[in-house]
Amino acid sequence: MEKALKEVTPKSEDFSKWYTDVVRKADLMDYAPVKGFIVIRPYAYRIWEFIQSDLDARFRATGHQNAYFPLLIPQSLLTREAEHVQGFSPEVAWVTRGGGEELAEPLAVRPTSETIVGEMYARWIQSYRDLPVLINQWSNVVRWEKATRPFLRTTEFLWQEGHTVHRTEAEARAETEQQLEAYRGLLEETLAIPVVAGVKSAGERFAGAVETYTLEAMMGDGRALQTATSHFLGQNFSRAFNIQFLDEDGELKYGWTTSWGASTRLLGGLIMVHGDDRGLRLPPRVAPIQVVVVPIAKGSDREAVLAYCRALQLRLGAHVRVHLDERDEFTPGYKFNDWEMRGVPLRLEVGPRDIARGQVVFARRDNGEKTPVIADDLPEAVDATLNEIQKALYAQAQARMQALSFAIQDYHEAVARDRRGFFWGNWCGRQACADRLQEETSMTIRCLPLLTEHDLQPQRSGNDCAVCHGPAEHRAVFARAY
RNA sequence: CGGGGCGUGGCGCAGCUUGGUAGCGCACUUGCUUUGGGAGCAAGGGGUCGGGGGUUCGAAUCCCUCCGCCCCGACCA
Repeated sequence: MEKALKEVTPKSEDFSKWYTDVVRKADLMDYAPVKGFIVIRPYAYRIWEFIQSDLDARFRATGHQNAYFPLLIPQSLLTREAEHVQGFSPEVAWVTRGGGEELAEPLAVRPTSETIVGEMYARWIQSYRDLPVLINQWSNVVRWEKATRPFLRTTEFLWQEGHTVHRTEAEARAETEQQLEAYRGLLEETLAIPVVAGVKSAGERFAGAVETYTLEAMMGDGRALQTATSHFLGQNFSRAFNIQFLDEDGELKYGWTTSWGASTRLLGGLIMVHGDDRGLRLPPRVAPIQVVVVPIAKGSDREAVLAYCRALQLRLGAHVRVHLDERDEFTPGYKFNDWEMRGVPLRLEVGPRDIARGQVVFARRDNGEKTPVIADDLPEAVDATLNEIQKALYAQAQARMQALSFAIQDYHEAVARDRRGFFWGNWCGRQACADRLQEETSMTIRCLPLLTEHDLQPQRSGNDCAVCHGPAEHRAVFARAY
């Protein structure tokens, strides 16, 4: 552990510094020449690919298809939905020159694609028989942010954005909720990140949406991260873009639309939820390398140990993503630290003593435990251990969220706890109270939680607003957010 | 965009107060010896001192200006 301190600022000392140390030391990203932009390096991009394939499978299972819409959006299109423009205009990047000439109409680099998608959907939809339209796209978007942080908020980021049109309000609302559950599946099952699902308050809602659903996750320092959102757009966009269809009853009607997205911000969340002072800790399901084999091969034993390890690699390769570290220029100790920094869930140590005893040593990244395992039991033992690690990481994250979730009567109780955590309180529903909370504490209303039986439900008594103590309409989660 | 901090080989830093042409650790290259928690010895390579301008015989060092990164706030996935 002392050695790890050389490389990475301890989480407890300075969480932000720890985060930037880890993303750099684990070769996840590098800063690009233009402010606010980063390069996503291969190791991090691989994790993103696992997230993509997980979501893609979930989307396909519910009838969605992928497509691709253009990067540039004419100004006239972007400005068609009033609330939407207002919300996004401060952060839109514009292209004003092309082919060496000033353009007749400025083109926006998409900050999101509702407008251009809406324009196209209006052309494609004539009849109720054309509905629903269930399309997703994987793309990059640009939002000119004032303060950026690697993965969490960059000027350009990668994401998926789903855009659907439905015949009825009920169907569109169901779609919105269904997609939120798809994200919950990704977060909890695959990324091992527990979340609080909820509805955004009016002030935090997506520009142009009727209702925004969100999944809020708790980071290692108790702050919240919005990991995915799903929007019920009502008929706001269909009216603005004239998405109409002739219904069975012969009447021309506006469609009901939704949109939903998750971005490379998830990589930041993954790091901040699971990482520790030794570096990254990756859940096996998204680990580019699930098992690393480190040979301990000295002198005359070298070739024999390496041959044994290569056979081991072949044997395990059919089950898991395994890497054999054959580098001769580093000692085993160096390799241990190196792979721990990169978050590889399980390390197998193999030396002459192990071979003689017919065993290999398992070293788990989640808890640091080392255990000898009989070589004959290997593929099964590896599978079982990876499953345990996946569960253990979730359990640890959930335990922290539980430990840092508090029921409060008054928002000063959150201040007394240094605003660290999720504070469950009542809210009168007035924006004035949300504003006052933010001004005084920099906490925001993360969501109005939707509770299911397996969610956290900190108990509280009374039913007055935690800010003004007037009659409360909602239960809300207050927290500082990234 | 406001407040604060920092920019010196790839990384982390010293040198700046009191100007004299750049140094340390790690990393890198080569060789030999090594290898169960960041190996040792030896010989090497690598720097427009963030950019521009100014003061000066002379600037990493003093002055002006711009840029970038980090932190804390305001705005957002």
